[in-house]
Amino acid sequence: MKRIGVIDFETTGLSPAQGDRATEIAIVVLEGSQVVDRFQSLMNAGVRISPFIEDYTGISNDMIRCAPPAGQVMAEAARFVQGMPLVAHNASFDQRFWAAELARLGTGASELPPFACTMLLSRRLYPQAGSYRLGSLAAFHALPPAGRAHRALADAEVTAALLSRIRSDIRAQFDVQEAPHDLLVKLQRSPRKALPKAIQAYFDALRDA
DNA sequence: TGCCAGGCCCTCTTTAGGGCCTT
Repeated sequence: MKRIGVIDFETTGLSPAQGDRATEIAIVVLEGSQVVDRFQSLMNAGVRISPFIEDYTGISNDMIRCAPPAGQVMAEAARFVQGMPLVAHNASFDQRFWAAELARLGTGASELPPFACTMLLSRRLYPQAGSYRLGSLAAFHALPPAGRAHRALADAEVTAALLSRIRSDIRAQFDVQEAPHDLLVKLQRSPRKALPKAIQAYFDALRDA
């Protein structure tokens, strides 16, 4: 069964283009709906964490001082997910930091795998949810707690549980056998009303291939 | 709890603006 990597970054801020850096990464590997592997590490990028972010994430400057260099951690993370499609909540954020941190290693953005996004998918599948924050969606679906919110592994675990729920609901709601990663990437760009047609087109193309 | 950005999405829109989501 195809493995999917669910990724979450903690960072010093919102924008790598403005100099923000990753402070922690976690990757939870799903095989079907089962978690089969995990990767987690703090990383030291040599930048100072603001008091607001220390409070928000619980990751302090003292913790980062003892952490391995960011380049070393990112190289290990890249090896860990090699060939796996990736998923994140509000994936455009994690995708930017993934690309920016790997670019510092000399790894080209052309190697960037397509990310599926549990926030975009949730907006389409759960119009009644109200809020699409990770914590709100976890409460909406009564997902099991995974530890302190805004730490990378806890958030990656919750995102993985949300992803499993999304794939299960797609299978049930649209009466299909599977909801593979490339279907998710297509659906997250489809208008909500066009989901049935997009799913039909996806499986028609698979059958005709 | 805020600011910084970027992308999505809705509407009192489309020659635009503002809220949401990520840290």
